[in-house]
Amino acid sequence: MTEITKTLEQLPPAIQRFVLQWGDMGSQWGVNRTVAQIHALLFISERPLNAEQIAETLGVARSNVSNSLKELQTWQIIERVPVPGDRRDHFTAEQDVWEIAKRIANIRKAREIDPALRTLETCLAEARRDRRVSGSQRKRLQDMYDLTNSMDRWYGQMLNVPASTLHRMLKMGDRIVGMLGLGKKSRSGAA
Amino acid sequence: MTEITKTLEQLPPAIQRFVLQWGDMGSQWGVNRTVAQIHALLFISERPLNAEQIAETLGVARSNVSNSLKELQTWQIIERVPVPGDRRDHFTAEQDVWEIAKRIANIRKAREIDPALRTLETCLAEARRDRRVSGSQRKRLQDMYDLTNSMDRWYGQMLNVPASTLHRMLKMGDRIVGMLGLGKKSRSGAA
DNA sequence: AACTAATTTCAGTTGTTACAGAAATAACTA
DNA sequence: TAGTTATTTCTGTAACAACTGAAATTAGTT
Repeated sequence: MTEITKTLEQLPPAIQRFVLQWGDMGSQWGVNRTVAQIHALLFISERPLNAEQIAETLGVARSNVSNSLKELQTWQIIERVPVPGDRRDHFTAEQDVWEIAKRIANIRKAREIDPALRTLETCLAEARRDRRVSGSQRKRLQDMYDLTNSMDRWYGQMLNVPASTLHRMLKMGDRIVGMLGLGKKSRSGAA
Repeated sequence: MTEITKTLEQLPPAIQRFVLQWGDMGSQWGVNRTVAQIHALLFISERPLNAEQIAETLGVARSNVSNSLKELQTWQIIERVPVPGDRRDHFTAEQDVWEIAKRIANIRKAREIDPALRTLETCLAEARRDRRVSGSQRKRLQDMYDLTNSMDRWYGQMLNVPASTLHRMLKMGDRIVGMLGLGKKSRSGAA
């Protein structure tokens, strides 16, 4: 079996740039750079890749790839696929970008928003029992809770919508805010 | 002048918890913990605080507070306010949570989404000129670009809507997706 | 069962970011 | 102006996360 393992520099510049920049993007977003790069590589790759190919292409340690793949699998945006006549695990990335976005958003909701909500609920409950907390402070806690709650529900809605609907919604883009804004007051340029 | 500087433990538990957890939240979100804590403290505080009060309350170094305040100011979610008869700088946080969310979202858009868009544009342009990039790869790059672009525009819309409208939109919460989903196909439980 | 290939776990290293404390600067007062 | 207080900048340290290479484990083959 002839291993045609490419190093990153041998790939077309467009692909190279995509992989590298995606990694950078990720790290700005709080996602580990290697993890993001591997995801980009699998996303753009024509065929499933095995761990060693990934390691060589990106120039990182095998073990690093192993851990990163595990993380990507928990996010459910990559998948193990069997390649006939090859014992090694091969991986592909989800190809539907709307699905990818949903899955990532799902995780962020669970990890960031939901716990914040629980905490704010606790704060509010404590605040109600505590005379030292002023009315205006309670109001501010409540406001913060309401905002977080709205976002949480909104997120949740998005995530359980089928990809086709989400797709359509995003395509509407600009018009969405207009549609919603017109209802009551505010003549502020929602034309 | 009697400095009534409280340490964090002396504050009501609800406030304590809020400040601490907000810091934690922030750090999960990619925001420096101290920065987030200071913001929470100023947000919930009844009156403007000066740097030293903040440092003592949170138990961090004066210099750390100085830098964090500077960062919060660039985000435009805190403000210097003069306190009559006191030379020291005092600070207050924006009280409108919708404003806070908008400003933060604005920054994230500028820092994370916009550059990604530029990069994807470059990738696409390069890909078109390069025969080694297959049709399906071009499509995937295009899909990713479209998604990012939609999000960018959507974000942009939100950010330039007045707080009152945003408030109303968020309050609609659940119904939003329903409104938009009904249009064409998909009978999937959008009841 | 013994051997080989693939993958995962682990321990130590490197690099990065947050931070404290000191030194420097700026703003005010007498 | 000198003296005082507030603030910022700078430098070294500590904490943390990412990463590598080696060792251990698991799966597959003969």
